[in-house]
Amino acid sequence: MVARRTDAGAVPSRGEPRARPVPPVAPAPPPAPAPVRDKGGVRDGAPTRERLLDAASALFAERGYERATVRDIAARARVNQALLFRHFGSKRALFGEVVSRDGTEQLRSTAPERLVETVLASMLAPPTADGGDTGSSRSLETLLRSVGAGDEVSAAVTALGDDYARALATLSDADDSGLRADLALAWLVGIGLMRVVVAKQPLAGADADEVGRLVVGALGHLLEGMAPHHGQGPGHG
Amino acid sequence: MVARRTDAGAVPSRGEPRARPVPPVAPAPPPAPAPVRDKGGVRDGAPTRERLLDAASALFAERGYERATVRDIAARARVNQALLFRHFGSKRALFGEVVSRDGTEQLRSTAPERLVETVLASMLAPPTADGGDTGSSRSLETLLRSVGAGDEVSAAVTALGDDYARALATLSDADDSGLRADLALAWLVGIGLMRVVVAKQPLAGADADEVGRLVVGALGHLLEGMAPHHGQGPGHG
DNA sequence: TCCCTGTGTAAGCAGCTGCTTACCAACCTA
DNA sequence: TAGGTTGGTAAGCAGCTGCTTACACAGGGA
Repeated sequence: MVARRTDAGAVPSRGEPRARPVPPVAPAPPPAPAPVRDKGGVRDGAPTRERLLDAASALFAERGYERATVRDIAARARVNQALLFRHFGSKRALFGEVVSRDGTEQLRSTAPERLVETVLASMLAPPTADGGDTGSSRSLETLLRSVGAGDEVSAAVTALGDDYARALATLSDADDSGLRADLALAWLVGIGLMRVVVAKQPLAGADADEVGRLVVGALGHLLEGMAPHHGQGPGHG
Repeated sequence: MVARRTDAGAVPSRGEPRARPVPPVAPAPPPAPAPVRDKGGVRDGAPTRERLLDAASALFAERGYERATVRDIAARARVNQALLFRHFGSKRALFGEVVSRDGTEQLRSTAPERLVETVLASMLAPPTADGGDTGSSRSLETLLRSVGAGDEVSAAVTALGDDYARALATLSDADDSGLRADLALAWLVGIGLMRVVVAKQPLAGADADEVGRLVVGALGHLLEGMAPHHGQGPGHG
């Protein structure tokens, strides 16, 4: 913990750039810190990088981009925060890697005609209370909590949204299938927002199956290629 | 070599303030403090309070709660920032007053059966490029950009959402009319988010009438009491 | 004249933010 | 043994944040 501005007696003036004291020599007492990493393991930074990605994924989903600080991410990963910048360069770059890693996972593993109910199910699922997380289901939550965080973040949101909308657009033969897909995606995003972020009742406490039935039913007229709702049971082969 | 951030770009900015804030007004008031209060009028702090509310309303809508700083709000109102705290106590209290002031205006002036298309129309309307704004459509934008800003802000979002959902719930006789209203509201919010905040294409550039037709058509199965879409023309009696 | 009250102002506090720097320790090769 | 590369660490820096404080000034009543 740093304790700067303790009581040095010299109060820096507000509008003037500080003269940058720059200590001539750094004593640097070697306290011999205990290396907490794997004993006997080979030298490898990959696990550290992986843990940073996992911690960032969880924290971005929980708090959004701005409220997830690099200090908290590093602490969650049990990694020195300077390593975060060595591995990823900046917080924004880390965010980009997280989004591109988790974001397309759900998309790649789900057929378009089941995308709506799959996304709904993962968003409506209980948040698993523990730190343990599925990872893929939280990509949308990450984006939800990060809206309005800045242009660069909005770009990542837009990119992922484009991927989802493209998949949904294949479900309609209409001339304006792109717009219809955007509207379907907007509904998913709105439901996630009201449920996860705002926790609006009765939506937040509603049964996931019932929500899925209502949404898929109403969307059936927008995206005629969508499969009917199947609840939690296995799909037909 | 790991990404060591050796790029000698012209961006020495530390921290991550904003994407180039660009002070909206004069960064340093000239030696002429210019007492802007009423010339010849009696001593009164009400106009100052009013200007603070207006500036806060505009900035909260443009940037959301967290990115709208008290310094920027005070500067926009051409008021010393200490007066902001004298009048409202805290930034959060100011946010609450702004939301309650122009939050329910649209709700009170619209019949429930036309609420969906009215909200859609105001959200899909061109943002008027200038600083000038209609006010009613701004409250939703404020809330959209402020999601994930904190529990206190979420409470304000929830309160306003409850009002809208209650109005929408009167449109259905179903047993789960509350849930159906929440889903309809979620769609409106999602569309606003994708259009105003994310600017997702083709939704952001779509014709308001076409969007209204698609949404009202699909929602007709959720809220059977909703009036059919009428475009920009006047409603039936 | 004096005090009291209320408006407006400049300066600053304490704490946070993303990011950098200087160093140490472990491994690999020569 | 010497040198280089790389993973890991502590201690900052500069700038921002919401908010506070001390003070100047203008009225109104006594």
